[in-house]
Amino acid sequence: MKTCIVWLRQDLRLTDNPALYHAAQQSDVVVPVYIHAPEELEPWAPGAASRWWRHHSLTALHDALRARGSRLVIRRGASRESLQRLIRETGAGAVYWNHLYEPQAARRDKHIAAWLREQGIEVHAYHGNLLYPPGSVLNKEHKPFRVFTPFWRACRQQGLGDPPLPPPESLGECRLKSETVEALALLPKIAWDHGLYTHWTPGENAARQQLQSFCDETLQDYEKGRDLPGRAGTSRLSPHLAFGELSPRQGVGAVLNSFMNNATQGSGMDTFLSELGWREFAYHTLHHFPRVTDQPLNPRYEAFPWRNDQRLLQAWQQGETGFPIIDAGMRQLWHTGWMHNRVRMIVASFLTKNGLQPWQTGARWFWDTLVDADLASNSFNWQWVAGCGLDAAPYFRIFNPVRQSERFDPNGGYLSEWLPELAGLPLRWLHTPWLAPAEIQHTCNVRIGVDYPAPTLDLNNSRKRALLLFRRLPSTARD
DNA sequence: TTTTGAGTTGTTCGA
DNA sequence: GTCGAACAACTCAAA
Repeated sequence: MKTCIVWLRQDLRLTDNPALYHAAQQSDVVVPVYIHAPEELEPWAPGAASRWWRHHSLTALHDALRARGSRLVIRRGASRESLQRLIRETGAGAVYWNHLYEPQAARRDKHIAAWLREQGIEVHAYHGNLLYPPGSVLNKEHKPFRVFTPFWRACRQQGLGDPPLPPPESLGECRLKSETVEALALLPKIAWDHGLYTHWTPGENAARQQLQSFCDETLQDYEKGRDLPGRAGTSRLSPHLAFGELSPRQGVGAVLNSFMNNATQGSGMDTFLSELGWREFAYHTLHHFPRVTDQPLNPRYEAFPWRNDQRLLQAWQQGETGFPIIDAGMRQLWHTGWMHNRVRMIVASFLTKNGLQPWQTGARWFWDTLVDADLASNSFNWQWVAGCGLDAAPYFRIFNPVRQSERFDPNGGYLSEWLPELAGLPLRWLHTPWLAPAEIQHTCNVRIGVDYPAPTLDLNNSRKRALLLFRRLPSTARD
């Protein structure tokens, strides 16, 4: 009897899971293991919203394994020692996993792999969570791409890869001792998670259903629809991808299918594929430049005079800035653990450019509050907005929250949904309530400074201030 | 080899 | 009302 261990981490799925698939092919008994050791990931241990998701995703995975006569073995404590104990208990001769790319996890895995091999244990690692292995897409100088379009072109030239793998056929029986998911204490102690339950269903089955309904209903108009926060025009797949309940290959497979069946135009498909491309670009960047999580990639920005304004930061976090589109987004985030992509750009531009707060502060808040918190994408995108990242927004690109609100939420549906206190205000004043005349404020019961906060800063002045400071950045020799 | 042009997501100002 | 220019500096590939 050949026994092996599959160490599951950010790949909480049975379908298209190369580690699980190959383990099952090559062994009689597969022991699926989840080891809880968040301290090994510091300073980027998972935040509160993603702990909530993980609790439910682990539960779903456990149920799915039970249905196949197996189970998920959950352990707590240092990964290496836990694996050592499991190997002793099972007599396993091999450990399988899918690669992680976060610097702390990657370093840990490398040590553990070396240590296991020293013990005579086989190690098999796969790139199951990406379309292209980091390091495999380089420019002609054999350096990482710094611009998205040539990066993605180079990826597409390699093709879209193999179709997804089926779930494993047989895993064998597993009777090992296991902790319960509850024992990991991932759920919040204060019940703030009501909105998460009403907006999300974690787990592989829900992920696959979401992918299907996205292809059937949303993909057709994705190119335009994804920009309107008041409409369900995005895929809403991000948390499923972040936890590996779904692989990017499954995403590719599904949209290609939809296209082949003439249910979708090429533009919707290409737009979605390039969104997956940005995800790849972020992971490749994290692999090549692990400092992206904390340090600006453009060294000029090391000297930038960010401010530290606790009052502004708190107003931003709580959705009390006085700018409806910002406040709607920040409350959507707090309430549901997710924010529409366009609104993420608007609130990030507001914090870093109008507010001059360091992008790391915003990234940290997102890390704690997003159910789709993903270190590669989060770090990459915050740097992109702040202007210090790869292929970044130029310093003069400062989103005007009022213009954006008028353009992308013209009927105010998104604002009304998240800002009930503005419900009585006519559409004319909804994007700029502070400009409403006193008598309108009075009759509509939207008194600025009483029912809804006054603007926390002056858009025009703060924009000019930012332009001045960013333009003045000293140029330094390139690294 | 050198040059040229394009490059996710914007705003404002003046003609 | 619409339109183009200005707001930098750099990366990468094609000509």
